[in-house]
Amino acid sequence: MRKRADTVQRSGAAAAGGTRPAGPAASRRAGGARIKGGADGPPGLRVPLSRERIVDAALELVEDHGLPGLTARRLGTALGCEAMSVYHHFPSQRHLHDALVEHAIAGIGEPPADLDPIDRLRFLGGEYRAMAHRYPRLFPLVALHRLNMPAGVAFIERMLRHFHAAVPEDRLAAQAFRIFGYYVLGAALDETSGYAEGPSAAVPVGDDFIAGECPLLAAAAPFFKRAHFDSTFALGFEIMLKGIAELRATLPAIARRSPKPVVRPKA
Amino acid sequence: MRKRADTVQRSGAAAAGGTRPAGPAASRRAGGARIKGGADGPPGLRVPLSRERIVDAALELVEDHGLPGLTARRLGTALGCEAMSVYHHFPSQRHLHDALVEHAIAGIGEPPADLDPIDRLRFLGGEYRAMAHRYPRLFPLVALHRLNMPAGVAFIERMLRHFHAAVPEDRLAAQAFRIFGYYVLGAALDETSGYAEGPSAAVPVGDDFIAGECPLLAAAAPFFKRAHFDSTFALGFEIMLKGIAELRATLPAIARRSPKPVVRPKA
DNA sequence: CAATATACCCTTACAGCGTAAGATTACAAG
DNA sequence: CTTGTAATCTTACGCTGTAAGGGTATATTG
Repeated sequence: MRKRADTVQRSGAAAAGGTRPAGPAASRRAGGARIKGGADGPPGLRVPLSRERIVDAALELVEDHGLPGLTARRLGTALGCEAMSVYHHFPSQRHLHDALVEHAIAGIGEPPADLDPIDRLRFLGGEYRAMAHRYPRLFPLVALHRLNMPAGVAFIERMLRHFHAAVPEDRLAAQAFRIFGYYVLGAALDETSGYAEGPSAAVPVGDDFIAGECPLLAAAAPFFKRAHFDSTFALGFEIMLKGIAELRATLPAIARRSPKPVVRPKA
Repeated sequence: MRKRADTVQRSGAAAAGGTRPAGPAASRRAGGARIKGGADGPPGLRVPLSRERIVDAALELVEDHGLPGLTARRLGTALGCEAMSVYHHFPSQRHLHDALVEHAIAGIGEPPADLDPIDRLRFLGGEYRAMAHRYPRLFPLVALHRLNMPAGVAFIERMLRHFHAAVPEDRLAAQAFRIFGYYVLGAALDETSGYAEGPSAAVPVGDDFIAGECPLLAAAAPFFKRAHFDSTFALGFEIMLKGIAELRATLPAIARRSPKPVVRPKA
């Protein structure tokens, strides 16, 4: 929109040094239409870009090189195209990030309908945590992203349905959702980016120092490792679920059936 | 066009209406004689850099412009020095980040000694959460940072002492610490960077869409706002604390006194 | 006092980032 | 064929962190 201070067009080179009849571009393009029709590659090799292909490549990049490793130029290389070509499908990196978040939460399955409400929450917590472990490097982005794109609000709505089943009152259902989310989010983040995996300090202390100076930490450290992730998560998760189940008991009987005088479509 | 936007002058004074000495070229040459003895600023005005001064400025920058707003050049401007001067005190941005994390956790106070163990944990959770709200934009860095610098392991050791008091057995104490951390971390992150505050989608859905298509979310949304942060946090926090308190009961009586045959210094 | 040593600060330069602007190509339709 | 549109590529700008090296201020010497 705004013209940058009179951009130097190629006119600079064209007018002054006219020795660019076709320029390096053309010469390189003698490879012609590049990959596809040229002699330097089998015809038909060029697969057209698509949002799906870009998202797949981006996910792979993130898991291989971390979130900062997802750059436009690297993405282009991975896709066999130029960096800017991606921008035709995702107008900015943020749009791409949104798509990645969407892809991640799309993998969170629906619990079997015959489970009782608390068991459904247990299932969903497991699904969310599994998603975090499926995309460990991407997960911080998912976790800190506002879910206010269409797929995001749909996801929240879906979750709230299950929480309403467990705690049929607007306020408590909302709070139970939040509380549940706090725990699962914190656990998944810590497991993927926290004490065992996250970005390290510039000058970390040595294990010998810990062994010598931090007896409690030395004793606890084994239980912070991967092998104990499941049991630790479950221990706290059951505490959470039990607490949420007990919230229902605090409701007056009438609220346990119909949260409010207002009628709302069930789904 | 050789020199673009051009080096910031000694902006500390320049902001207040400096006697712009000359162009950058002159500044390199004659002005290079520079600040202190030069005619372009009152002598003795230059406050020497220090780690503390840099950390303070960095914290302010982060809270004002977010984590990505903490750049070497901006930091230099804020400090009235050149970007690279900071590198003499912090050899890389990561070292600076470590210092910021240290600063944040240093503000987490010790609970009164006369509280019983569970009350001490409640106090500490509140302290941690208060820290997150004191540095909301910095907090994601704190939360995802491995605490493996000296001050970090000291902090963990300190926490573990209190968890050992509440659940006197190595494994359960470690797990209680983890579980407690999951919840507090998730809550603090969500409150500072989550649904209400975090980075938004590129094309967020409108409130009208939510009102129309997501009845449960529309009903829950008010309870996701700031005004309910405290009560929601407390609701889940008490569930957590109660669960941790009950962990102690699962211990055999002997473990409740001495966790292991090994003797360990108490503090 | 002068000379040197050290700590501190500045300048320049570079590779890489997201992306704005425009040129170029591929392909479908008339 | 020409023409229009969608996709891709090229170039360039302003930003980033930081490596390398030059300059100055101050403390410590002789």
